[in-house]
Amino acid sequence: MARDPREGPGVTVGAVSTDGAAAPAHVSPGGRPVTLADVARAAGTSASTASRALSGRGYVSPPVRDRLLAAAERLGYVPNASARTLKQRTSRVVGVVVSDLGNQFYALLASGVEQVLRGAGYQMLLLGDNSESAEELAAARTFVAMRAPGVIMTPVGREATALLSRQGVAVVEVDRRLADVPCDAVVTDNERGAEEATAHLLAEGHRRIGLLVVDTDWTSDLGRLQGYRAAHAEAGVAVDEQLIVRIGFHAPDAEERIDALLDHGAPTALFAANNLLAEQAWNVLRRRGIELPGELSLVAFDDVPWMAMVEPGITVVRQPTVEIGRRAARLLLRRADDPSCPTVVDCLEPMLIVRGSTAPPASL
Amino acid sequence: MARDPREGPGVTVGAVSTDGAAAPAHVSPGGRPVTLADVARAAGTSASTASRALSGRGYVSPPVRDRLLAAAERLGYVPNASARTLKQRTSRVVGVVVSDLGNQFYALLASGVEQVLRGAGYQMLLLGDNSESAEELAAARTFVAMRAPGVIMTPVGREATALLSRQGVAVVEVDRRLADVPCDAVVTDNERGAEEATAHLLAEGHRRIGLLVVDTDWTSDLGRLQGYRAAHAEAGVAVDEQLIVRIGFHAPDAEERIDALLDHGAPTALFAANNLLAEQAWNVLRRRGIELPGELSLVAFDDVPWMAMVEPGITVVRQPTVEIGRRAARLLLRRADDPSCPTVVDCLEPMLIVRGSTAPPASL
DNA sequence: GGCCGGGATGCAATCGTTGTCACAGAGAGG
DNA sequence: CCTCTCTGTGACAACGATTGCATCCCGGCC
Repeated sequence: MARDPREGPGVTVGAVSTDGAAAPAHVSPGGRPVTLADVARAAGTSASTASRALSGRGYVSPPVRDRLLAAAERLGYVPNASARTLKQRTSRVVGVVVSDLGNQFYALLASGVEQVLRGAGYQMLLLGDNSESAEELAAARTFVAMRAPGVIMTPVGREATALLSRQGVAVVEVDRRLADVPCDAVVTDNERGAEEATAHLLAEGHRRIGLLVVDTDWTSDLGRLQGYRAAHAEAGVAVDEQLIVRIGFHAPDAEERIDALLDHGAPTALFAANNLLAEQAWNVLRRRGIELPGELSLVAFDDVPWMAMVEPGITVVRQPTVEIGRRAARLLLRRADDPSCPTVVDCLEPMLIVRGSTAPPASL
Repeated sequence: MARDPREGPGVTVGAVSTDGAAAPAHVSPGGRPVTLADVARAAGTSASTASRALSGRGYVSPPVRDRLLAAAERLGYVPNASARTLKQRTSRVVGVVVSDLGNQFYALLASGVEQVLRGAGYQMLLLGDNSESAEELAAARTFVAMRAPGVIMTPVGREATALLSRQGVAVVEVDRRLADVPCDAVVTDNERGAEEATAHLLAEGHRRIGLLVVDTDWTSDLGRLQGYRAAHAEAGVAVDEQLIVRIGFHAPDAEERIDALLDHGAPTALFAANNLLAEQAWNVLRRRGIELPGELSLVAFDDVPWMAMVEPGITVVRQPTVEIGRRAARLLLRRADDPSCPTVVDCLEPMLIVRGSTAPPASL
């Protein structure tokens, strides 16, 4: 019934590609791409005039301009971006670095960025580091090499931002802040979101709330941890440090750690500080046959579609993910326009969405 | 309890960015980025020699090379990609165009592509069209402008591929084939996958299977439709054309159409031809309180995480999504290496994964 | 009629890197 | 001792678009 797709080499249909005899107009006779000079020649002008006509700056008389536009169209002229970037010393390609393309949070972030950039006539060059600062640094180097006007990133290490700033590339950090140098940022009010989520559980009567959080020095997770503590303090409940589980990125033992928490921590609720940890926690709970919310409550940070689809739905702190991306792009454009404008940290408010995964603890 | 994140303008923390007094070594005195000439000067050689030393081709004596490498390192030299691309007439940036970044299928595809490209020293420039051929065409133009060695795309229209081929940019189509011109492609065996899924339902005893499919001329959906028909033919079951629902991309009435099918088509099972349609179908079923698989069976094409998480899990035809991306990248690299190599269409086998959403029809 | 002003265009330099070519020196062989 | 190689290096010309500056032409005005 099921075949493993990795085994077969795939059916391969070979067919020799043939070069059509009819030479397309879009490549000059020699097979060389059409250049501005070709267009100028076709219209009987100089390259300078052609440049002015096509870029729209400087004087060109209407008849000549029309001739040039027509020629460009007819020849299928596409300006060489490298030549332009080289001359102008800056490109229209903004870099974006995210931790993991497969994670919907980052994908949505990127799509928000792209929306705004596209509208402003910029392109987005998207690179993924795997939460590895070496790869992040490589990405940064690429952007410097391309003379990107700016880079938007979910920072992993401090070096990349430092490198970019040194080279005069504007940086906007999103989701978390890490840079030593002053730089624009767009983040969620993590502390407040986590505080609300935790307060919600406390209000339900939970006193032993397990916290699953990423083991980093990122402001995102630190903020969520702080919110967790703040809510406890507010409610006058002491935090049992044993309930706080720090889990590395690609930690292969993530589920074991969660198991251990359930075995030895006696939590009546779990707060997963991001969508990945929530997924892992959810899997563990299902595997163990633990019923939500009867036996245990679960709250997550960062809403993704499956949380509303499973039964019961997962109570979650939603971030305005796409909007974060949009704002980051706007901030970047602003700085590209005026490099000396004041640094801005834009902090968006999250929203607690109560679904069915939370209820008073079973013991009550 | 819940605040709308769209309302608040966000907390804004202003701080004037200051230029540090200590000039970093990575920018030459004038604030200009470090060029090859700067490195050469620092090492007391000519630019040509510096180029040879850093790029590794051509004669350079070991001592001189070491001096140059050290100087480059010390100055924080980053080669100007535009200048290099201009001179070499080709870049190391491969274009990728997908329909929708927010759809995990495309995100995974992209991550597969990136894996391979990164390994080969290429970058990926990811652009999204919104299944709009105008945006796709704009993306293609961008890639031509950047002198990309190739482009990998999930095609929407025929013009983009045509433009790229004319301009001598290699194209690999993924997920579906559309081009008039010969071009490499990596696709799933849609017909076989759909046939298996449909056969599974028929074997369970279903005779009225609703098909939800995208309303396009894409080979992906046409293949799935064909597989659906083939399975029926094989089983000697006539297809009621009323059971086939063609739904446009961003069709706002998708759920209504599904409702209509349920109201008037009397299906005992549903086959959703992609993950998005599956999600919509699933939502409709939940809204109507229809129990899976008791009252109705559901099969999907293209496995995504939520399908394994909901209860019951969704029976699905899984595509090797990441592998499709990887192969597409390899095909592209192969062609970049040898533009005249034979055109290849790589067809990967999908895999039917039976979960709990399928059972014999209630009437049996 | 000569001069002036400004509209419209072309010339040439430039961006930073690569690669071709010529050339300088050193060692070897006649 | 003088060529003849061969190694290693530098000068220079591209790549294609942009842009400051010079130029040219025309009408109008004194």
